[in-house]
Amino acid sequence: MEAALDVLCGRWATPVIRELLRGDRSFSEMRQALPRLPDKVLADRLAHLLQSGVLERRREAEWPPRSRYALTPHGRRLGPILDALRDWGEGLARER
Amino acid sequence: MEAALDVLCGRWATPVIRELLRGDRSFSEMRQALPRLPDKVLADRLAHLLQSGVLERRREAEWPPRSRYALTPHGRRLGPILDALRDWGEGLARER
DNA sequence: CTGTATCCTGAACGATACTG
DNA sequence: CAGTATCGTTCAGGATACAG
Repeated sequence: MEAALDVLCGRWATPVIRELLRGDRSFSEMRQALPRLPDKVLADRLAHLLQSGVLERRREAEWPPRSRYALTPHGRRLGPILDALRDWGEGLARER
Repeated sequence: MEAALDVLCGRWATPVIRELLRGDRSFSEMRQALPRLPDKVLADRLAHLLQSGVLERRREAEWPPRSRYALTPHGRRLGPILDALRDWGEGLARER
């Protein structure tokens, strides 16, 4: 439980994960998808999720350098859980 | 989604909710169940969950005064979601 | 018994500038 | 392109004491 909350509770964690659920992304593609998210915070969040085993990075040996971020199998299993949380939250908001 | 994370991401939110999933509790019963949780933080957390519509308080007109905390129907619907989060987190921990 | 009143601290968040 | 360096602010979490 701690581990799960540690992954999900960062300010930008779920937007980042939801974006990657749609497919692999490079750093700048993430930037474009989440324009309000500052570089440093994006880097922090990616590093944290990398270390948590939710996603992985592939550095490509080209110029200019590129990285690709992708969810691990475990990360992908968050999809249905995030959906359930979204639905639950909407129900909560509707009821009040 | 915001609403759901706002409920779950407080430091002691899930222990409190899990305890109430087992049944109604008074303030001091919560204290006994979660001895490491300081009074003020418990009060803060209960107030926050009350305001979020996850649980409700019934003050009883006796002496000494008693309060009973219980999950709302919506709060109870968190049960399966918390289970899913726990399972996911355990899978994550096991894999590393 | 059920909480409030104070006060403190660490860490997350974010803005800005800079580098390999 | 893909980040790091630095710095300032804010605020939840927590310790302690007290009150209705």
